[in-house]
Amino acid sequence: MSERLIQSIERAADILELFISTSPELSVKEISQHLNLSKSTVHGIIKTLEHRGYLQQNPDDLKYKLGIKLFELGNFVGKYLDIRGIARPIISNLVAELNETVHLVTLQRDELVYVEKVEGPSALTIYSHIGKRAPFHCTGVGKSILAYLSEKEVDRILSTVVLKSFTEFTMTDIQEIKEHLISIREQGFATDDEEIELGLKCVAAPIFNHQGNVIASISCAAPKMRLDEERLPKVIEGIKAAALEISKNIGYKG
Amino acid sequence: MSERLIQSIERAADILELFISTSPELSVKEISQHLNLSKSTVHGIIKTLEHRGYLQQNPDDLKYKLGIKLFELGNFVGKYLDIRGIARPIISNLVAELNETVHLVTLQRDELVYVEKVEGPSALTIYSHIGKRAPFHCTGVGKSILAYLSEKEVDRILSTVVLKSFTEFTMTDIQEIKEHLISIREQGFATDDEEIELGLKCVAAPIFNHQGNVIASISCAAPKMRLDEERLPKVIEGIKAAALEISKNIGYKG
DNA sequence: AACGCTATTCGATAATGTCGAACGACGAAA
DNA sequence: TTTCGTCGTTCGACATTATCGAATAGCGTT
Repeated sequence: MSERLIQSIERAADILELFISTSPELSVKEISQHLNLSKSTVHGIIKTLEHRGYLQQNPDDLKYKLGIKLFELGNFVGKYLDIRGIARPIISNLVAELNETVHLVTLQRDELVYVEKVEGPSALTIYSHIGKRAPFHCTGVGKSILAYLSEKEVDRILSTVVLKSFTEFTMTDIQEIKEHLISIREQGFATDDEEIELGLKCVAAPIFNHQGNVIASISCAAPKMRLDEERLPKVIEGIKAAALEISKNIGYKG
Repeated sequence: MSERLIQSIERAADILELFISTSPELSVKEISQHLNLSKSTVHGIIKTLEHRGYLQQNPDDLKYKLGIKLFELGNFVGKYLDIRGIARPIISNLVAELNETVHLVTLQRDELVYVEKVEGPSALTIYSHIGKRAPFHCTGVGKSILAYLSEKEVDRILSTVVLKSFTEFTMTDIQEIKEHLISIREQGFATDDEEIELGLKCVAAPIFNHQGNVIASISCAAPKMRLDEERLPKVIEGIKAAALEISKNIGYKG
């Protein structure tokens, strides 16, 4: 891999992403401290980004925040995330049928990205938002995708992330997770039973492209008590059927 | 105004924005031709952007497209567009009441940006999408905002844009537009009567912030025939009431 | 009025981005 | 198979230019 990367662009990217990882509003000083750059360097980069609409300055406290140009670019990307347009109506139908929130997550550059979320009528709000990354080891979507990757890919992904423990049910042992993936593959779906948040249960199924590779996953998330013996089979069937339908619409010959 | 802008960042921005203005997929050669830069220069910038997830390369034809990182940043910006969260439920109610599509547009750096769109049940799809820019002179949202800006600001904005003529009803004379703004201010709402597209009619009303400055506008868009003498007053009242409610929720003391 | 804080400007210097040319990979045409 | 042409990528030399530290300006508080 060549390494002829342009510093100032990387620094600009560092600054933009700093707003996501720290705070939506930052001062020049805060940025320069976080990135170990001089204030004047940061100032130059910031003014360039502001000039282009990637940042904007609050006239009151002189702090900066991400600009409207990023909103425009981001929505343009969302428009051309083809799987999204295909999946949306199918997901909407599923939400109407199950009365629970459904998420669509795609695998992009070894990361899981939420790209669609249709909320059910219940007031339960899950910690998720479009554009955010999801962990692999403690979500239904993550595990359902891992289950259909090659062992090499699973090893690569799991070795680069920290297997953070969210609840007492979170699996943090790579070997344990890998064994778990076998049963997921046999079932054709994955569950998350309070592994990322107490009281939250998810059912997820993988989505495949025309080459048969897993590229995404949808999941139904609900309070554990609502996914009981009676409703669970119905939810599993619904999620599996919807995932298959999306896969087929993308070109999967299953 | 200082002019100490960083070239490579501006070039990176040029490249990103080129995807919006030309095509969602571009090759190195196409980019270098559009921007009058050498292939190697473009290549260096592109590889840096790709490394950070702002671009991604299609392995088949080696062309590049905008990357998922922009999707993430854009959605983060959308989350903190506070007016959006406040307006959304009010707009949804209005759509349910009017059965027509409603747009929310904000004024950002002298540009009109669509930030929310709730479609009515009718199949009519209007040429608009979130993140896109709207013209000032031939839309209800544009004119309703201009009507509440100072004459200085109106002059500045109208002098920097081209008053493109979309239909035979488009106003392209600055003086005519400025006189028209007076009556809009008297009425408290603006209409667009086939000024941007034949058969399309809009009713729009301005939204004010806590300082009483106009910052946004909502509009109801429908086929002209559906906004007849009978329904028009109802739509006008609905739009005006919703705009006022949003303004008050933002902090406007009207 | 003086202080502390931060954003902003400025000038010198060294770092680094840019260009043209060459290479390599691929597909089409002969 | 060979040849040609195209395009993405790499490389080295040079001059542009981004960077830093110091100085300035602007603001609010003591």
